[in-house]
Amino acid sequence: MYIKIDFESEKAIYTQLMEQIIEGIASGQLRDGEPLPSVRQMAEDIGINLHTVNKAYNLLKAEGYIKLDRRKGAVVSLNFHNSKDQIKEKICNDLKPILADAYCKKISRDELAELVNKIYERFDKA
Amino acid sequence: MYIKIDFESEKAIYTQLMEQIIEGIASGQLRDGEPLPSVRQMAEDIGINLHTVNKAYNLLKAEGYIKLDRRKGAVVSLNFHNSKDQIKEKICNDLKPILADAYCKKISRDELAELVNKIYERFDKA
Amino acid sequence: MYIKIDFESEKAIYTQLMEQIIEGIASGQLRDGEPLPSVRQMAEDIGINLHTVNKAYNLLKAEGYIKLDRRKGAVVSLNFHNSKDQIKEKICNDLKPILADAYCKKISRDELAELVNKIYERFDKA
Amino acid sequence: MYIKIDFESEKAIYTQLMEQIIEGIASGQLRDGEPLPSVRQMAEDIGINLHTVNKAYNLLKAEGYIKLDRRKGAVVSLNFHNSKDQIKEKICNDLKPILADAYCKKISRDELAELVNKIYERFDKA
DNA sequence: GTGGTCTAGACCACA
DNA sequence: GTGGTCTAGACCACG
Repeated sequence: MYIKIDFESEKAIYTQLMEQIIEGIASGQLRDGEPLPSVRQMAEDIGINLHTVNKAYNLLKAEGYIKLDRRKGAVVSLNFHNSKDQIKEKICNDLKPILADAYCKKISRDELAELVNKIYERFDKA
Repeated sequence: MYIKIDFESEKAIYTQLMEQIIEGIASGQLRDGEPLPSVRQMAEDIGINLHTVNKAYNLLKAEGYIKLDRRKGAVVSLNFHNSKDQIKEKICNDLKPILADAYCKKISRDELAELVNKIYERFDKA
Repeated sequence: MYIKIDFESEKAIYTQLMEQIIEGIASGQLRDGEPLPSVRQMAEDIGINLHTVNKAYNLLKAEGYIKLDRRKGAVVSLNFHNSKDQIKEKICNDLKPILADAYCKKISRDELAELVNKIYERFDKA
Repeated sequence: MYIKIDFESEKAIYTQLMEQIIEGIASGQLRDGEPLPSVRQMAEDIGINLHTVNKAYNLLKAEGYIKLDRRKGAVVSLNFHNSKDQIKEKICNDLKPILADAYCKKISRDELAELVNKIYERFDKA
């Protein structure tokens, strides 16, 4: 899968990397059990520092997205620790500021639902 | 309106402040034309430095949420600069990583819609 | 002549007032020898503080635009102190940052000349 | 490129810094893609506080003159957000008070055009 | 009183 | 090393 880092973004590179891997999983480009490039390989591919890739991988592991194996490297392995309610609460908190912004800018509930659906569809198709 | 800063949060204080003011506007607690506390007052109220409040206010101004009147200090004043399409695109980008995360964690489209609606309802009520 | 203050402007109110009076003179709405409203009257008319009008009038006097007379109040009275070269140098310095900005933003020399002429025409007509 | 701050000037230091960087770009001393000194370096070079440099850099970024690359620091990168008409309108507004002043001081249209051309020529040569 | 500017020094996240 | 954040305290311009 292609990773594309925006070096001018406000977002930290390791965050961008994490998000793109998660999106890769959501969209079916990366499947459970599938190996990720080694830290070294990934760093070289996208032209960033080893440490940065390492940090992203470790955080993904902590969140339950991947396993890190000394021999096999990083492997997608979905294994989340939290209850559905905890997950929902986190999502709610993440969503709130974005929706407040959208609401102030007169994005209607329907327009928003459309945006959400558009994104979700891309994931579902896979 | 009450502002509550979480000093343990990852989020920068000025970001939390901005988000809460935006949520205050969305939820109708702050109305267009209503004055905000002065930077000094707000800083004292929530126990942070006035420069931090200043940064939040200036960013809110740049985004079109408030204006800084020479005589009256900060006043809520909604005046956004971007087209609806630009706004939607930004929201989409903000939403994507959160939805990807939700999708991986098996939050169904309906569950998500419910969360979104719950948040929007709180705004609409006001 | 009408004075219109923008209270949200970056520019200080007294500066706006000065500039509009100067523009009024340039455009012929205010002629040499013509009286200006009293400090009190002007302040009331445009809804600002006495001190602010006072500051503008005093600066206009210092620059040679008006005379202040205890009995007759403020009167337009053009009487500049500097040599043409000094004046030109000042204009040059004021112009430089604006033109640098324009140049970077790909405003051609012709486009710029057009803007300058458009402004000057309004003055000349009077 | 050399930066020269006038500590006696009315103009804020960060404004002077911004203007000189913009003039540097206009005059070809700074080219698109070229790196700027780090905030600390620049601050040290010109003997001011790094926060002041920071403010200038952030404003330049907001105006589309530079970008702040996570890896390389500040880099000249011209990318303006406004339409040509918006740009022209802003220039017009900036120009108006200066031209009014010039007109009152009997600077003819030709003399003014000469001044403008002199400045523009310096940019064009580069 | 207000916000704006500048300085100083500290700590952190990132790469 | 970089920029980002936060705090602190000072002074100024404005109204």
